[in-house]
Amino acid sequence: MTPARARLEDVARIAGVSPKTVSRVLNKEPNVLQETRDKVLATMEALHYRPHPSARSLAANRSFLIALLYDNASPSYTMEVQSGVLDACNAHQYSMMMQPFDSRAPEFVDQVQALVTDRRLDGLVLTPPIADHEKLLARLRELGTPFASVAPRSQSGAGVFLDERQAACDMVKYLASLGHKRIAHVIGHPDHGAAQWRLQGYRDGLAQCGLRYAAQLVVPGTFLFDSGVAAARKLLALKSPPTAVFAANDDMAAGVMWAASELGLAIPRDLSVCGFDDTPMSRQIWPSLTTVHQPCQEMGRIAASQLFRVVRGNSSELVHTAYSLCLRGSTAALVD
Amino acid sequence: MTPARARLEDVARIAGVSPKTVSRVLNKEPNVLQETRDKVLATMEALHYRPHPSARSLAANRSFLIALLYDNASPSYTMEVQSGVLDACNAHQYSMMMQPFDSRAPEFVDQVQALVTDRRLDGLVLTPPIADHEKLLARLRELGTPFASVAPRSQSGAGVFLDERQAACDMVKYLASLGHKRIAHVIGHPDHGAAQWRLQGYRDGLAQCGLRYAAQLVVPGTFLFDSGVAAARKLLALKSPPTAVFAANDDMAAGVMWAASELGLAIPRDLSVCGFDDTPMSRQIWPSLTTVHQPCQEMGRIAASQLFRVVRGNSSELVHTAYSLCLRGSTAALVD
DNA sequence: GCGCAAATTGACAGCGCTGTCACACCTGTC
DNA sequence: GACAGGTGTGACAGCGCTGTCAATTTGCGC
Repeated sequence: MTPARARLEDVARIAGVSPKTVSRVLNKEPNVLQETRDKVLATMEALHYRPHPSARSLAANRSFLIALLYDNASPSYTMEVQSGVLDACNAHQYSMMMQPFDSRAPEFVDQVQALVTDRRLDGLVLTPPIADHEKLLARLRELGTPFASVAPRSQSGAGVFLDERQAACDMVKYLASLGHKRIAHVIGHPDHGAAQWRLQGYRDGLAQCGLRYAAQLVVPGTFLFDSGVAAARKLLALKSPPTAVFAANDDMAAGVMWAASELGLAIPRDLSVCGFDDTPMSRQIWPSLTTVHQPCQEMGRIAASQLFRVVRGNSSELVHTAYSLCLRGSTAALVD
Repeated sequence: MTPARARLEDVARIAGVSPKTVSRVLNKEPNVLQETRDKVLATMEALHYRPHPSARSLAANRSFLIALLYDNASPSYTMEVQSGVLDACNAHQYSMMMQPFDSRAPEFVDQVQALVTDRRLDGLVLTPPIADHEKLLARLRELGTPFASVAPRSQSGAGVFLDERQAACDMVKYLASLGHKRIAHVIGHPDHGAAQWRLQGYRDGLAQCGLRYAAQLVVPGTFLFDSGVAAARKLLALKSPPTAVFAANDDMAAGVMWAASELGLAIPRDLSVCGFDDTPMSRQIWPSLTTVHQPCQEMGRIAASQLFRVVRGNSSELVHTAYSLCLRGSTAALVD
């Protein structure tokens, strides 16, 4: 039924070389005659040879396994990043584990360390807000565990970065170009670097358009829908309510729209709203949401690729990627 | 820096027993004196012993690895199921891989087989629509690969099941109880068993309320948002448009709402809309969506547990779980 | 043509665990 | 008291691969 799987030794015997040479070919090591290499490759192909992952790990003392760590409420974000990491893993003959964590739990750092040592992980891909967990980063450096970060606050290390500050600034400038002067901002969760960048970008945008920063137009949030609802209720109850709200992510923007609808306001006629992230939901609400698109899947792919460079001891870097504004129905020119 | 990890042999030496006995304790095998077992367990604890996964796999000829296969456009669904599977894996000392597939690709079955044999997987958790891919199921049975299914169409095998037909029926009865007589249905993707069940349940509900099935009120969809928009445009252009629309999932329901809003209809005043799945988005649109909740995470956990039973050769079953209706703002009593 | 370095290949010994089998010991039976 | 049948334990040989190191071949300068 199931044909016995070919082993490395079988390939060696049939190709007429030693097992070690087959191993060299398998691992793309140098110093193998091209002729020998081709012969071995052909034999592998003929036998449908596939190395045994466990045997490889045991002998080589590395697991060929990385983990993607997340503590993120947004399934679409996590899935997209995951999908990119998976792509990179498949391309590099690595496997990936997923592992959710509560990064505010006191045992968090120890839990990650246990995961790394128990599973003999070769490295980690960190996503926000884990990518900014200083205690974890310190521990990983101490243990010498390779890692790469997605959108870390610190502009160093291996990973991938997107200029969210500039994106937020662009968004505010767009709102200003529509004639809005009272532009509010709903801040994200303080543990996320993204919340800071987007707030900074908001301030940059105001400044560049000659608008004054007004403290009462800036309210805290948590990146969650409900916090957007709460923020909107506060903002819309002001004596001079904003004519546009820039929420630090889409979920909160949806919350703002929800609260506005509840109050009978029409969007975008009575209030322009925009978000950040371009989640699938942003196109599924009415009107569809103006937001900032990040190439999450590509970011996952890049972060994993950088991680593999670190693992192999090659030079790695923080790669920059590009955002784009998605101008949709939830924003419109100010009329009055 | 990194302390050398204790090996099984170290535990054996310190506990004063043979390595094989430690192995027996580790694998919870019978025929070990309780006293010996306790001593070994204590030593393991003291040394922080953790078995080396690769060594175990290699020697035992099993990988302690399962994969979760998906081809599902809904990130929140997949993430929830994944989270449950992960829970079960952690409880049973297994690891999990994720792997997305295009189940309509001609190479699909071979790709899965390659994954199983290359990675030496111990089993698979299948999600819709992969759980209903007959060719794949046949191949897996032929290869003797254990698997468990989430919401399979066929009411047999190992896995987890939820009575979606009854849920859909309940939803229609609820709409009827609000006074609606022209209740439309947007069907899901024909490859998904769920689409059939929900349609059947819709028909059951109509029948039980003494309402006639009207072919023009039942339009095809794909489970995607855009198909909901298209379906709604068709339905709302009818001479006698429906007063309520039951879409086979939330994304399409959002599409219906979107199209209705575009036409200037107010929901729920002019049109009641409901969906199925209780995605996060269903609470983030205005008005929030009446829908059916499935305990996806628990379903993932159950499916994985059943898979482990199959792997161990224990009896397995198709476990039933319960749904619940979430009555929210998108449905209301008919007024006229 | 010789010496030395680099290129190419192979022999061998594990990596850390488990399957198989053998052995010692115990219990109860007639 | 000899024997079958069970229980608890250990010796040993790998699982399929790679690291180390040694052996052999090749290339090149003078």
